Amino acid sequence: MDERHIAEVAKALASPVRVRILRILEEGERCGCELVPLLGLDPSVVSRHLAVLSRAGLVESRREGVRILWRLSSPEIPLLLRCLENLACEKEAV
Amino acid sequence: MDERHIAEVAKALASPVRVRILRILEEGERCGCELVPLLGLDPSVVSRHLAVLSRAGLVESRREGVRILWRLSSPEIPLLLRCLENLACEKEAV
DNA sequence: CGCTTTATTGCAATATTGTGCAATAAAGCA
DNA sequence: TGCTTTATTGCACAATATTGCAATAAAGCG
Repeated sequence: MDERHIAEVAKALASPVRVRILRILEEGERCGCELVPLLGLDPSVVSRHLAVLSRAGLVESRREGVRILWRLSSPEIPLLLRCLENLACEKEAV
Repeated sequence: MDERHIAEVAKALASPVRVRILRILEEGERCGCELVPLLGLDPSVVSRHLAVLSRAGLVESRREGVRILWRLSSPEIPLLLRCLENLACEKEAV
């Protein structure tokens, strides 16, 4: 498997904002307009972060009226987050 | 746990070169001068990538004479790589 | 010491990323 | 249709990352 594809996925996780988004979506579907106040960022910025996550295949969306609801695209994503958290923890411990 | 720390670790994985390095180190300890021809990059570049991985807590080193041997710093790292590979795969499949 | 090998750092050029404002689009409702 | 809400895109600016060359450092050997 190509390292570039793997790095693509990792790159999507390489931003505190996007990690935060994934963690919020672990709790369930959210629309962009709910994320905006939680993240304290301009709607355009949130939209772009979601686009990055979507291009990496980590989130999916569906429209509901004027809103677009976002969700994790795979049950493996929480696993990946736990993995990263563990390693970040080990590092902290040092 | 702070999203910044998690993103730090992910950022270290967000480069094809560094993913490649981790995969090579999965097979066992290697010194920088072994990695250079495998990666086809300038020694200075390899050194900097190793420094990034080290700062993220993903690799550790020990000196042996004039060489510095690098190894994965945790058995969880292969797990993390498999996780990322799976997600990269799922995305490819789409 | 001088020489070789390996690794790191200073520097500059280039590329990529993150951000916010403004403009635009897409859906629903009166 | 016009208005509101939500989302996206164009643009510019600032910050970061990646790379390679050159210089320097660190270790061992004759």
